[in-house]
Amino acid sequence: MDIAEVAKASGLPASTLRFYEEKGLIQSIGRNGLRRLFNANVIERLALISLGRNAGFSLDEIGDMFRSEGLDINRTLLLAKANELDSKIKELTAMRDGLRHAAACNAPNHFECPKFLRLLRVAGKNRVRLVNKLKENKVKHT
Amino acid sequence: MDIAEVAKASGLPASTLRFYEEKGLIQSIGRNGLRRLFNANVIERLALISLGRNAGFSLDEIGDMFRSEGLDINRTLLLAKANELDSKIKELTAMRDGLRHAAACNAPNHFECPKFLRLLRVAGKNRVRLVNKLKENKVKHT
DNA sequence: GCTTGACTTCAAGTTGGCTTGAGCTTGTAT
DNA sequence: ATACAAGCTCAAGCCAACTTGAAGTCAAGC
Repeated sequence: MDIAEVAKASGLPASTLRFYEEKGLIQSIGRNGLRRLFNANVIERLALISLGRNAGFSLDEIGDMFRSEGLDINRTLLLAKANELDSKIKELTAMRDGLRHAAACNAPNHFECPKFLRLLRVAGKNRVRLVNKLKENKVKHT
Repeated sequence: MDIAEVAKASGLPASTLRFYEEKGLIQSIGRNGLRRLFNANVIERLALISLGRNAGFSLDEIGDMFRSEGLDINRTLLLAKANELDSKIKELTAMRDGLRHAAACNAPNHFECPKFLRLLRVAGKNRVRLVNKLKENKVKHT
């Protein structure tokens, strides 16, 4: 496939595809003159990248996951990411409940509604744990 | 409180507090000479901002929520945000399950594991809906 | 065999959310 | 009265993830 076909099939602009290739997230299988040629399986990979981005992973993190496929480090990395997502899910759930309550509540302002504050405090607790984890990871990696 | 106290209590650097003030997310209650003075309730507000940021809201979105407090538009806005979070939660849950399965799975590569692909496809479907929503919102607002 | 339009590279620009630096002001302690 | 740590402003810088623009290349159709 040439870049235009991949762009159409994936919904991503050609510029993004070149950028991802440069970053090592996808590979072209060769060239026709100057023009890149891609294998059809790049579409699936791009879908995975979009999914990962949407779940809040950086391009570098996604690259790490791909690069360590099949390795043992991969399992560890994947589980760590899954746990991170668990914290995030709890936090978003508390936030969602907080917003729904705030919309329904008739306290004059949300800061004065104990239920709202309690819901958000739950989110806050998870947040702190998550932040600490991230910091630990940063320290480990540097 | 002066800015250093707020910084310490909130965990945010003074530069961020000035930046938030400039953006209208917080207000100082006056000055002592050049120095900003804050009301203690700014701490709660900053916690709310951090929470919102962590839940994926932009500073502008958070500002909108504050600015429309008590108004009817606020209820609508809050519920819309809560619904957005619902989509995001579903997506993250599918992603988490996908990652956990991938870590446990012994298919030679994840693209060949039907369970993994099915899990991610669920995430993908939610994503599409979310993206469309966001696009709609953008069109509406401009 | 020539045009043309889709591709190429490389550098620079964009956005959001801050941070940093230089140079100036001032409340507080000595 | 003076020193100075802590504030202040304003402009510029930084990072991620792209996008845009200019200028060049070339495969394919006529």
